[in-house]
Amino acid sequence: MDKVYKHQDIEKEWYSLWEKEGYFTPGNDKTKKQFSIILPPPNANADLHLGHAMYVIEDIMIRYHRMKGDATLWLPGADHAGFETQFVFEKILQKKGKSRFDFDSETLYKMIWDFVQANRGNMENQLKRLGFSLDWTRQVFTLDAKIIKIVQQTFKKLYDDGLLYRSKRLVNYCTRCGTGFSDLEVKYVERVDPLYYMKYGPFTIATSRPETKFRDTALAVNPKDKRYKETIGKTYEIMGLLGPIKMKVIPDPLVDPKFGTGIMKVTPAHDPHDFELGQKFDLPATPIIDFSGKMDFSWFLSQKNINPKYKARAEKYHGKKVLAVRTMMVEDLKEDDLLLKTDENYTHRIGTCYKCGTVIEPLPLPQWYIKIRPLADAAVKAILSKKIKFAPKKQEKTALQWLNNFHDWNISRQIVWGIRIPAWKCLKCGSDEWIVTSGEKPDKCPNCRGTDLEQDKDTFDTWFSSGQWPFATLQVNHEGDYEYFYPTSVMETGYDILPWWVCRMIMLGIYAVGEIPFQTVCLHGLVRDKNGRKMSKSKGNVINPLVMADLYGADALRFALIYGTAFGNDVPMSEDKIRGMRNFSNKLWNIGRFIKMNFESFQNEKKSIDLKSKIPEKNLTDQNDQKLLRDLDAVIKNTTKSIEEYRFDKGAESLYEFIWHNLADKYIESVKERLKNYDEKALNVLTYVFLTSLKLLHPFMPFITEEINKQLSGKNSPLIISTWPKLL
RNA sequence: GGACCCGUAGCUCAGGGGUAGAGCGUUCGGCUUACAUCCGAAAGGUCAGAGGUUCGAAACCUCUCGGGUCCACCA
Repeated sequence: MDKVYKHQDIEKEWYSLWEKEGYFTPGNDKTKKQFSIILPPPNANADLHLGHAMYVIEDIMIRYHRMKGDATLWLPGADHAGFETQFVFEKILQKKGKSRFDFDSETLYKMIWDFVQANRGNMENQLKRLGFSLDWTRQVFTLDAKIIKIVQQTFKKLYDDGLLYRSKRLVNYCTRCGTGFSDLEVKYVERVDPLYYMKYGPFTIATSRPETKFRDTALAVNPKDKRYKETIGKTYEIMGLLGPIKMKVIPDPLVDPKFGTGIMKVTPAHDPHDFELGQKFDLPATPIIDFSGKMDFSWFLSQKNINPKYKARAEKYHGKKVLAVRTMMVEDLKEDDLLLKTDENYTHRIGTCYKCGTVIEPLPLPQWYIKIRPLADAAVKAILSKKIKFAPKKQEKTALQWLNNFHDWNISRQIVWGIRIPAWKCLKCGSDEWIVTSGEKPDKCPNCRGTDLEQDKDTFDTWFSSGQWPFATLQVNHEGDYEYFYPTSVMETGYDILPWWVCRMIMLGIYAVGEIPFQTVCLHGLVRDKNGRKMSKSKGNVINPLVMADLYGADALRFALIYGTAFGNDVPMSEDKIRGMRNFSNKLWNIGRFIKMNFESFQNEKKSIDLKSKIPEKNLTDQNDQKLLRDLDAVIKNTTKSIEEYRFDKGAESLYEFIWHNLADKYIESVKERLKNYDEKALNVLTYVFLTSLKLLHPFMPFITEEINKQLSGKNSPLIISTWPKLL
């Protein structure tokens, strides 16, 4: 054996061998117990980051079950990551001085497709570099034709079942990104903004958004508020910046009498709560802000005989951005003596685009919504009945909290990079009816038989398609995969995408195929820097997993991610820690060298010794031998239990402690004299215990364990297909 | 306004009713032919605070303080 373990070459060689021999592909023996995990698909076009390296948890489970003899499948995939990828691509366009508006949607789609294809393969090679034993013969892409078909079929099923509706409700709209979002994509941030107290006819109202007042349609008060009791139902004339308007006072129990003056202006087109009030009281929801975030006063300016003062104002405001108009308005309010006071320190939470930070404008736009309650309720039932379990247990509560609070899900996105929504409208008869199919273009309009049909321009929310990933990936794969491997055994991912992805998979899995997608949800913590801060380029604290794998070995990186943090908690990571685990690799290597050295010296003395993992005799007399074997049993038990109970950190610690401090520091030191005297029993025990430890360690550190095992036991078959150790 | 998590050695974290643990760091001593990517030894903690349950609490319960995360239609 070389004096130094050369991880770079050895790791690559072993991966090729495993893959070439087909060890990642489960056999056809349907009598075996199945164990399956669908890999959370990384972005097809992006490099892996340290968070992806947490897939090591899945690899541990997969390798363990494979060694236990189960039919084990770990299915890889790549995600087109709709909005994320389009966002990245737009930045590239921006650098070239272009924007998405310079291209029609088909051209843009094609350009992004080419961009993604050009970057395909990086992510796959990186997953291989880290040793993940994925079955590459089954790899799937979220934009594969067969996947698209399944996603569209689910859409049709929802439509046919009456669980889908198109509604011109207020959508969370980012005027910079040019698309609507679901509630989850809105990031609320705390901000200090001025709260303006305005004279409003006989009342005073408080608002942080004076610019929407031009589309106020009513005033609302709490019906229990004695101050305003008499006003309910009455109409008042209110002097505004563009002249007088008439407004009715309506009751609304949600108005907080303690906020501001206890009276609220109602703007259905720009506030979700006001929108609902508008529905209830039949108020018009006409926007004054357009989809580019600019103020639109054309409705006012198109009137005849406008007072010149108001006309000048409207012209000044028209076409300007919201914030600019707000500033102008404040001045004009002062001029008209309508601004009573301003609270400059008003703290509130405001919705922003999670991607670009632009303030989200609630705007009326027709979108497809899923009636979520029936789906969510079924998911809740599956969890409460323990058909789906959670590790760590505490995440179950979080999942239930989410599922119980989900509102209807907007799945329309105004972006091109995604699966087109299979819904058409007839241009001939102009019917409001949508023609929904499972993908194919309809021949003609069922009403007028017209053939001039136009497809909805929107695409699906990425999470709508990835929410169907577990059954979709199996249905489009090898014959019989779905029947055999669905429901999958475990879904393992970061807890941060529990609501976005895991909950959606549960809902859509149960809905679309009538069966839960996985039996256990296993959620790991987020990888952070050594001070517990999030890793980000701007903070300069990013650790690149591939660089670490090259420097210290993929095994060291893998072990560092598992060791020392209770599973499910955030994982603080530092190069020091990875280096420490590289030292453990080195320790393993040297134990191997020590055994091999002794083996050779035994041979030189013509002592017969079977180096292979011969089980030591039962009646050992040496106390050190006895103790070591007892300890080994405990480690077998601990490691097995830790994997079964999703406490991988405990298994890692118990192996580390045993191999380094019991086997190497104590046992080897104590046995050196005996080995010098060619004590075969001693070498036998040492070898047996070490080789067994390597098997236990193999799921955690697959490369080095394979290499040492090969060096010590000659032509023995690889550890990846060896049998998981049992108690003596 | 709710919900959850965390506060244990200088740092990062395990532990979890019965003489306080690991990794890294620090100090001292060792190149003992497997390993200096190492070995041996040591220093270092009234386990955030208060009260309660108990023969016994760092652990269980309650509250307080401090830190973090998530949810909610506060205009």
